[in-house]
Amino acid sequence: MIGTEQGAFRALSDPTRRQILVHLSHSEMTIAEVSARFEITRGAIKKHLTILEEGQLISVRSFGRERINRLEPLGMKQANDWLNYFSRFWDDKLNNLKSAVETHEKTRKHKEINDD
Amino acid sequence: MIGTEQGAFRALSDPTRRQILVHLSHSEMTIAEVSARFEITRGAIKKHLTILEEGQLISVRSFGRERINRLEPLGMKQANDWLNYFSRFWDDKLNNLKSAVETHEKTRKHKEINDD
DNA sequence: ATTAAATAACACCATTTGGTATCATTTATA
DNA sequence: TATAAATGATACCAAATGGTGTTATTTAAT
Repeated sequence: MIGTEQGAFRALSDPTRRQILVHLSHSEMTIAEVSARFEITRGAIKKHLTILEEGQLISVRSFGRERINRLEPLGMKQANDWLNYFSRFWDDKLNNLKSAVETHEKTRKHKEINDD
Repeated sequence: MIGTEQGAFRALSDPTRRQILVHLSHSEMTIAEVSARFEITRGAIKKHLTILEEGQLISVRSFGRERINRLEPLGMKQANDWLNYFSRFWDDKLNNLKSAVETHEKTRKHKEINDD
């Protein structure tokens, strides 16, 4: 579980940034086009886009004086892969989770907790 | 895309909290057991556990003077579901993403960008 | 009944975060 | 060329964050 997902999770933690990603899932946009969709200043949007780029959730390319922001799969995938490690906890909940609980009960009763 | 995932993503943004989740995926633990696995103080761990609980990534139950922390599927699933909306951007990358880019190129050329 | 263990609840601190406003730079366009 | 547009960069601010240390409370054990 040594991961490179920190940048992605950090970027995903802000609701404005997640909204930006949804907008960019419809079409790539310049900074001005993104900030037209929000009430906050362009400066704030630019900071959000920088953080999204650092998390490799978007990529940016220059086109004249414009910077075109586009969804980048890598960061998305890193975050998704990390979460998928836990998928057994919500898939087949009644089966896997229940048996896990029973195992823990027994473990606790016998005071043999030792995993890291 | 109106979501309740904010608490989960907020909780997931800190690497210590993500590590705690990995530990809890092996076995449920008391606060003392969790903090034994980290260098920081128990007080700091308690704060992290509170944030994880708020994000519904763990649940806490009392057992005598102990508080037993257990992985909670709901928050996990909320974050996963949100990310899955974007899965087409990393699944079949060469096909879907490429055609999306081409669509956007045309849109840009014609200056008809209008989605929100 | 005392004492120790597990946790809760604070107050406090330094740093980060999300935002603003302002000014500079680069690139199109009249 | 002069001007407008798009962005970059910086300084600044209030609030949130991640951490500490200390004290109080509840529960278990001698």
